[in-house]
Amino acid sequence: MKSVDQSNTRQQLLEAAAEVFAERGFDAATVREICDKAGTNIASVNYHFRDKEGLYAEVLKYALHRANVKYPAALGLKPRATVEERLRAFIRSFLLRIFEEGPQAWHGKLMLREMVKPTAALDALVEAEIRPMAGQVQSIVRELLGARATPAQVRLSAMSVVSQILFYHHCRPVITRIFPDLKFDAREIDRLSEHIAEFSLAALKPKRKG
Amino acid sequence: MKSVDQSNTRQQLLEAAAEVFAERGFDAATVREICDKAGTNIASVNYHFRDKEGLYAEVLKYALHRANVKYPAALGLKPRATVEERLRAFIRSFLLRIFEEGPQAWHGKLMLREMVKPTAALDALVEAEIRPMAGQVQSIVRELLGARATPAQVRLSAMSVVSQILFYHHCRPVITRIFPDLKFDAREIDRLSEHIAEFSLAALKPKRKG
Amino acid sequence: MKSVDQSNTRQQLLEAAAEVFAERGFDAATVREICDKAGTNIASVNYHFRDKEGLYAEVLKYALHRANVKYPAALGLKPRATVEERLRAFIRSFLLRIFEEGPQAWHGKLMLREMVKPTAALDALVEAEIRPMAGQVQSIVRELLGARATPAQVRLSAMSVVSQILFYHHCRPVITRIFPDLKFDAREIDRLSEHIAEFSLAALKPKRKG
Amino acid sequence: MKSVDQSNTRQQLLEAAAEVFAERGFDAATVREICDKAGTNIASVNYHFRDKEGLYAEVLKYALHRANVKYPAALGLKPRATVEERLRAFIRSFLLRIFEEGPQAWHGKLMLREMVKPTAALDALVEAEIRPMAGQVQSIVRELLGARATPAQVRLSAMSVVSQILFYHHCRPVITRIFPDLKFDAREIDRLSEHIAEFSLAALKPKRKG
DNA sequence: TATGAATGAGGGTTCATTCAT
DNA sequence: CATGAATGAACCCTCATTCAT
Repeated sequence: MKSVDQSNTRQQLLEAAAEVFAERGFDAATVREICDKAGTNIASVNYHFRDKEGLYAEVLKYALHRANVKYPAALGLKPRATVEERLRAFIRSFLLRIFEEGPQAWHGKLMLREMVKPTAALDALVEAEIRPMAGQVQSIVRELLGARATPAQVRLSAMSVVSQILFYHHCRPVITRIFPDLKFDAREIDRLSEHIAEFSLAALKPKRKG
Repeated sequence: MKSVDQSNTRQQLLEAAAEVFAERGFDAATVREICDKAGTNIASVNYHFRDKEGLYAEVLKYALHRANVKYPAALGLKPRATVEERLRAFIRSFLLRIFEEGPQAWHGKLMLREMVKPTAALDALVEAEIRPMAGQVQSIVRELLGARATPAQVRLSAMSVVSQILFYHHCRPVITRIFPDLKFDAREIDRLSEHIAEFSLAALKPKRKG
Repeated sequence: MKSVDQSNTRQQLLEAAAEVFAERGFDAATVREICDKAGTNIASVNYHFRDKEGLYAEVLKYALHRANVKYPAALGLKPRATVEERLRAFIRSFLLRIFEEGPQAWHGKLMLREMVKPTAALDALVEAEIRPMAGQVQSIVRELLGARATPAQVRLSAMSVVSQILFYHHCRPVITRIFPDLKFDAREIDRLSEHIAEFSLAALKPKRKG
Repeated sequence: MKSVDQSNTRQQLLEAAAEVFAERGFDAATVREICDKAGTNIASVNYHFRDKEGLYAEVLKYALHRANVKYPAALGLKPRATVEERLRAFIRSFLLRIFEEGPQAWHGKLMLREMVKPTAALDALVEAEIRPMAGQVQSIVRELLGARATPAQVRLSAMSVVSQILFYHHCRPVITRIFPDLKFDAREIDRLSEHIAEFSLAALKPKRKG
């Protein structure tokens, strides 16, 4: 009985901590709130994760795991998709991920906080998650730019594409203040996705010689 | 003597607080550290700014003021600059602002923290700083897109431009991990500026009819 | 000009302090609130009265002075009043004093606080105000009890009379909770006065010999 | 060991707090002094009683409990006691309670402070303690006054009785100053009790018709 | 294994008072 | 004479962590 509860305790702490850390950040989050939400003892964090920091590190891994389960490398594309289709799919998928709410949004919020104050856990996250994604975008961009594009051009252009997506994640508080009427519902996300794709495709069109 | 110290106390508190808030964020920053750094009494914050929050609000205004003094509305452009020149100047100026270090960087760091956890002070900042800047970019973009562009197109495209700049601010920790060799010196910033301008100009080229 | 303001400053501090001390008590009262209410500088208390305690002592004297001006020794009785009339007048006058509101009530509230935590100022107050009043009541009671009453009987009976009046001052919070409908308006005070007089007169009736 | 200390900590806090609150009042009392006196950590108050106010509320209940244990409803009267005996017993018992010293006196001091500055805790105390006692006195008085007494007469007369007792509690600082020779030892309390009973019985004697 | 009472450092804030002006 | 900025002690409270059970 106890041994079952035990793994449950750990799991519930992770779930609760992910939510609280995402909502409040590392410093503002309190062990008490996490334990209350998890239904565990106030000392359980120290018992299972050594200390608050140890819990946070595990939460980041856990959130990444969840996100990867939901968004596997394959984006649901046909095997023979054109490069333009792949770009559109990437943009749309990434946008959907960004505008998700509930437990799925924890990962994004935690990542955002890592941008402000990186912790030791960021390195692992970059290798496991972001570098693969970067490679993916660069390969798409390289194909679009054509053979004459230099690696630096590819890199810069890939960031130009990604930046347009992440912008809505990083600047949400400002965007909602500048355009109070904007609601990011499914239709709006479609429009957004369409715009970013068009904007990027136009920019990435290989330049004519001469 | 006192009258000099008097205004100095307030000023030193602002300087010290800007640095500490930028470095640690509002919650993690302690009044004690700020006062130590400012060389003032522990109660001086409450005397001059009512409470920690009042100090923070003033710091935001103060950091904005400093940034605006250094980067005035006029970007050093010729009066008769073309729209393309204006776009390039905007991008370059904004990038320089973002990559600055030392006291000038406080404002950026504070803004970034506001993105993660907006405070009551953000609303005022948006009105005073960001909305005007948004108007500026939109007017440039509108001119580039041509008369047939809809307001929505203008808005989305303006965000596409700005996002490419801010990306280097919001994602710096990730970028430096993915591309460890990248140093954002003056030359690199020039290259970046050039890329964003080219990418955007290509994307903003008015579509031919038909 | 200044010299006029000066005496005004002192006076206004006294007025303001009397109100604040009466309302909040010595500890809870803040020099800042007193000075704000008086329209004076925050340092004026220390300047005019040495410190908060010095101000408090002066306030007690001042409140006593005000009360004595309003309630002189003579209670507005005819010179040839009977002892019973004098008792009724005393009771009624004391009750009115107790149920007064506004500035006139400060003195009573301050006295009540002195009962809980006597200060050095109480001794003077007792001599100046309470002992004379005690003598007055005892002389009435002695006359009512008759020649055969011992000094101890007189003293005890005088206290029995006074206690019935003060009760409504000392126990007001409880009385209003036990009898929420009771409003101490003029009519009720009359009734109260009548009762205490009747109760006391009946008790003070000299016992028949044998 | 711990389990003993555990319940001891709470209990010691209550004891210490009762003494300190009685001596200094709620505001002037400091959590530090209470914890020092209780031999506990400075944070124990917050752990066991949420905050200083929570501790105060518990202290009031605790002091009431102590007082009620020592002075149960039955005052040591014979079952068939006459109404006059019951009045004498009530007066004597109440007086003893008032003149007690040491831990037993805390309750009285706390109640006195509640008269000066009622807190939220007073309402509960009135219902639990004072209203029953008021009913007790009124029933005695009603019996003494006879069937023709109106409820208002009963109420007023009951207060006249109680007031004579409480007077020695509320006005002690003044009494000791006016009559410095008066020592409230057992004999004096007997004399006092005798006087109040006689005074009240004489006043409460039902009036002859006509 | 898991608990929860207890800890002590440190948080922001309020206060009466002082002192150079 | 009067000011008000500056002081530092003391306030209550919250926190992550520990340890005996």
